[in-house]
Amino acid sequence: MNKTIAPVPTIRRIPGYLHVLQEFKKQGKEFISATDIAGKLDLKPIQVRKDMAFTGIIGKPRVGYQVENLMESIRSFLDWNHQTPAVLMGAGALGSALLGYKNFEEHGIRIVAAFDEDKAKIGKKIHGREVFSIERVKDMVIKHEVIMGIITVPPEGAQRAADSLLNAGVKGIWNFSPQKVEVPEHVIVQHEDLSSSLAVLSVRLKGGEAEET
Amino acid sequence: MNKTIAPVPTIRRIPGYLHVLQEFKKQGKEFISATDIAGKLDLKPIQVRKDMAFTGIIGKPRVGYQVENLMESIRSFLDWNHQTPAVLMGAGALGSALLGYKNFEEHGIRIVAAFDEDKAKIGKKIHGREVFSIERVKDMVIKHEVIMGIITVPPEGAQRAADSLLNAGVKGIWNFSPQKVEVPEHVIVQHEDLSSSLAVLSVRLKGGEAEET
DNA sequence: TAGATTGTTAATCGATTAACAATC
DNA sequence: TAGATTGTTAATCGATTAACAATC
Repeated sequence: MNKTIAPVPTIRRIPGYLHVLQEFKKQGKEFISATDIAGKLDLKPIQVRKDMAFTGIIGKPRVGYQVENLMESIRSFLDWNHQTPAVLMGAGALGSALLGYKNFEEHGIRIVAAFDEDKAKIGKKIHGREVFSIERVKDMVIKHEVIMGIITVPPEGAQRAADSLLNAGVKGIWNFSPQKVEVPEHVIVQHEDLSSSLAVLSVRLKGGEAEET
Repeated sequence: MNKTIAPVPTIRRIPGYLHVLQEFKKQGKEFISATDIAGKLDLKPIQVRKDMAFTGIIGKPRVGYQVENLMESIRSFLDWNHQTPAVLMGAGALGSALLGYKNFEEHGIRIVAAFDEDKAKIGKKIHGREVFSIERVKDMVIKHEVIMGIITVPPEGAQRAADSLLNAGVKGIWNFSPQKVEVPEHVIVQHEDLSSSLAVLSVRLKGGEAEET
């Protein structure tokens, strides 16, 4: 039963489970227990079982979960069983890095095009994807039925990039710029916040030690 | 009083406060209330006040916090009031992007050198930092009293990069590769996990809507 | 002084963990 | 069958939120 919406911490752990499952699958394992998974990821088995329940998977007592089956449940839970078309705003260093990131296809997205304000970049191809002028955003978004936009422009341009995406009708934005962006209520923004994460590392380093995450 | 260690969610919110304070400072504001900050970041004032308490700041009832003073408290809490020397492993697209990220100095780190296995890259300069051969890691870490290593190599090389850093005596690792790395107990690893964050976005998009973070 | 905002103590909420019956 | 592992219900833990006295 996955009537209830999964807690965010659960959602954040789930890609890790998928990764572990891929390894087990390579090893030819057919079944896997929550204990096996927990061991690999330094978690408690009970937490893994609880998380799994949210994906809708049903395990076999004494045996565990069927690997293929569980991967399928997870992919469907994350909506990663098909590739959501995405566009990328800002073909700078970070943007190029993301364009070159092979594994996005396994993570349910496909970047179909990149856009940049810099005329010098327009028309070039980066890892097989063409860089277009900003004016083309709307037309490309419509043509490829793009749902998601990724922002990798410098902070000053973040809101402008977001506005282009919104105007084109994108439903979700993955924002890698340190600048927060304003969007209408129905649009979902995920802010990739490096400074939060660096803060945790800094405090743990300062404190001699501290906790995970 | 900040006897107790701050919860991780608190630590993660704190850089956002610093960012808002910088804006207020630019506007010449001398005092700021928890309500002002909360408004900017879509948080509850009570949460801001609770978080602030962990930084050790003392506010004035009816007036709020002194902006300069609060920034100082936050920087000291995060250990961002001086620049921790860091090295970067992997001068690829992502590594170059980080080398070009101007704001690290405000985030308490200074990347002093980059390293790469690719001979073609060695000796080049990226955003003013030289790329060295991997053999030089230990010697440079010692010379610059480096505490932190940043991993931006492809997943296959992540453990190798970590091992070089560990061998050189680094205390903390900021790992941008999707591959987890094994380290001795006393070393702190912060895993920058794009897939977790993409998972949250995917689920929220799928579900029509969902919650923050 | 009156009123706004802090800091603290208590209440609530939600996630994690534990206990255990069901089951292959 | 006996034993291991699931799924569920209950207990615990920790973070968020509320209430309110202190105070400038």
